Amino acid sequence: MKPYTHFTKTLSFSSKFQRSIFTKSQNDSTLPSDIVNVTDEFISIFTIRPFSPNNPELINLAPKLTNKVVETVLNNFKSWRVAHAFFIWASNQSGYKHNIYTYNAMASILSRARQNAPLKVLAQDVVNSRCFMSPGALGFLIRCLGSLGLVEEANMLFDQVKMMGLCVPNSYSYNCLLEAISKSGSTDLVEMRLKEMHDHGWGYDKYTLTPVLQVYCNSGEFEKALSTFNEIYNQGWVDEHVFYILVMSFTKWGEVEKACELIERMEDCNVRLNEKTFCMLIHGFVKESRIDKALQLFDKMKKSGFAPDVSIYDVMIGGLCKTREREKALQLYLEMKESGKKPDVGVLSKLLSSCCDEGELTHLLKESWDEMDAQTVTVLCNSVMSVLVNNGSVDKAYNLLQAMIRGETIPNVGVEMLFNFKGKVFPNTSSFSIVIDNLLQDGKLDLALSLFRDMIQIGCKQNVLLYNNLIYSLCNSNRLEESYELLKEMEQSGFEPTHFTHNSIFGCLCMRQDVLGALNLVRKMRAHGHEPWTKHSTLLIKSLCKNGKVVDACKFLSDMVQEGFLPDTISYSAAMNGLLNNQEVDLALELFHNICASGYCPDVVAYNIMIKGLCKAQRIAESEQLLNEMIMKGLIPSCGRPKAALVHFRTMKQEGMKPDIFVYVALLSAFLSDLNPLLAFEILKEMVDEGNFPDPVDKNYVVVRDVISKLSEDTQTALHETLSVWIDVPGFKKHIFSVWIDVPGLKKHILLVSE
DNA sequence: GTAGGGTTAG
Repeated sequence: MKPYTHFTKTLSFSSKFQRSIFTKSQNDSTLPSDIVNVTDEFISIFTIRPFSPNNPELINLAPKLTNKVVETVLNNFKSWRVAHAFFIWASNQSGYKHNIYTYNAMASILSRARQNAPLKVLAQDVVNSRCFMSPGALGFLIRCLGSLGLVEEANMLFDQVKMMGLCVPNSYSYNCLLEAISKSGSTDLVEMRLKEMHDHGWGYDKYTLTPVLQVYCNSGEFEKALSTFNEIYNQGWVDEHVFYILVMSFTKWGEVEKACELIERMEDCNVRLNEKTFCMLIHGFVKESRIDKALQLFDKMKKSGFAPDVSIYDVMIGGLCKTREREKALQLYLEMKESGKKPDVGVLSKLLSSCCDEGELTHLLKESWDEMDAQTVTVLCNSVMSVLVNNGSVDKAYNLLQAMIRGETIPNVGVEMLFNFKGKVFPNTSSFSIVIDNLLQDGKLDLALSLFRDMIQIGCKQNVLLYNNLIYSLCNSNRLEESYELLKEMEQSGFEPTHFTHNSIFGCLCMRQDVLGALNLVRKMRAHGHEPWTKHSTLLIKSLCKNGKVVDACKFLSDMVQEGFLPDTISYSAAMNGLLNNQEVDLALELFHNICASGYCPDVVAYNIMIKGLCKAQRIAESEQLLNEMIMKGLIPSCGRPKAALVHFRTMKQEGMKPDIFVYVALLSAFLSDLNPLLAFEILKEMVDEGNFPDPVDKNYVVVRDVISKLSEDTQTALHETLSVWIDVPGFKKHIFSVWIDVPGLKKHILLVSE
């Protein structure tokens, strides 16, 4: 293949695309010897520095410039800068004019070097110099532009050369253009060019429809993507790349089932999955917690002759550790080692973090002890501390950290071998975070604070999260002054407080009913663009009202409006309720009407509050009027219809949404008070199965705990044990609850165990 | 890596 003709050859697209435009020309052994001499001289002059246009040798050589010489010389430079300098120099020589092959040679070099600016200029030069080109050469240049994302330039070039009669684009040129546009995600433009192509009488082929599929996938136009795929499929044009595009999109959209169906279809038409597709799918499935599917694919991948690399092992092992399938994770770990792949620190720390006991920890550490550097040991120490902390041994983790700080050995942790490592193991920020965060959760605030001070001592970098967590805990302990000090220190150290930092303090001020302090902070928050959380404002209003300070509560609400933070219906409801409880019925009504006039739509709860208050004040007529108003507005008296809620809940899950703990707890309590323990149990089981369980500090924890004990006492859910399912709920440390349930056809026994 | 707030019995 001659270097100056290879552009006209039809290039194959898709996976071969990168290779084909970036492949360097063949060597010049096929060129006549005089040309070889000239090119060699140019190359040596331009690579010898400093380059000077006045170089007499160069001036002598200039008349020998031809397009063939320039193209060959360009493809022999190692640096795009030198190539560009030569290209520009050549452009300025009298008697010489670039042709499309020299332009394209330069374009290819610039595109490979990702040099957008000079490539843009080059594309414009091609047009300005009225350079003729074949449809293939146009396609080549378009693809260079497309690979740098210069879609607008590609479109402009295409139209200009067509209009000026420099080229009559054919279907290949159109395919190149479609490929370039598809990267931008502009479906409109793709559809427009497709129509244009059709109007010119050009037919479609695989390389036309592949970018069309790509653009629909990129822009999430599911239906259109599918119909394009079907067209490709029906024409028998499906290849690995087409499947790759669609499978990747399904995976990205979380449609793992559809991706699986597609794989089966793919196998039916004898198209193999390529390595890239395998890797991507495995990542996608693990991300969606579909370890079963990921494992299947992993096996298939190996059977297809692809050797998984460390990153695939890493993601598989990580996924298995997450779903607590330690046996399988360890199996893969061994397989990995046997196949000669060295488990890296990522794999090791995932395995370590999922260890259940310290014996296992030590075993794993011993196995992988050789050739570890200091940083690796620190990361592993951190994993060990995570295990200790998750097992409830914060004290041991604390001791380990202290030993790291002092460079000592501590025999009682069971991981003393860590300290037989070549000397000191330095703790990093994450070492401190693991221990400090857990001390805070355990209420050991002062110990956490002293560790935080140690961090400064040994010069370990602090971070926003640590500051936030400490400030949050101080605020929760009503240690407001210290939290202000920490905030000051945080700002002085160059850390920008987040809305969480400010809201922690705002919460504390609200808890203290410090209205002035709260308003002052709100002003500061406004300057930072931080929104105060309504739960705090509402709490303040409630407590003020409870103490008879209804006027202050209303003043606070209007001050918040002044500061630009409009309270929501919930805060207003709290205030109305407070006014009513303090016999300020008229003020409550006034507030109610005011907020309606300001465009708020009071909800059922707000109406309930007012209706109840008016009834209590013997103002029955007004109360009935409000009730009618409420029904007129279509508001149904309250959300005791858990079965209707369950329908929404099911839809929600089908749509792929993950209900959070509040939704579960709402359903649980509703079914229980609706005397439907069977459904309550079903929801409980689902909740636990999905790893959703409230933290002991969460107020939902108490609700769930009560639900469980009620279920265990209920006669409908009495003991009929045929099948035992053990669910170990993390955080369920101090209580033992047993639940037995007899669901027709599904007999289960759940035992929530303590540690 | 931070929403979860307001009513309702006795």
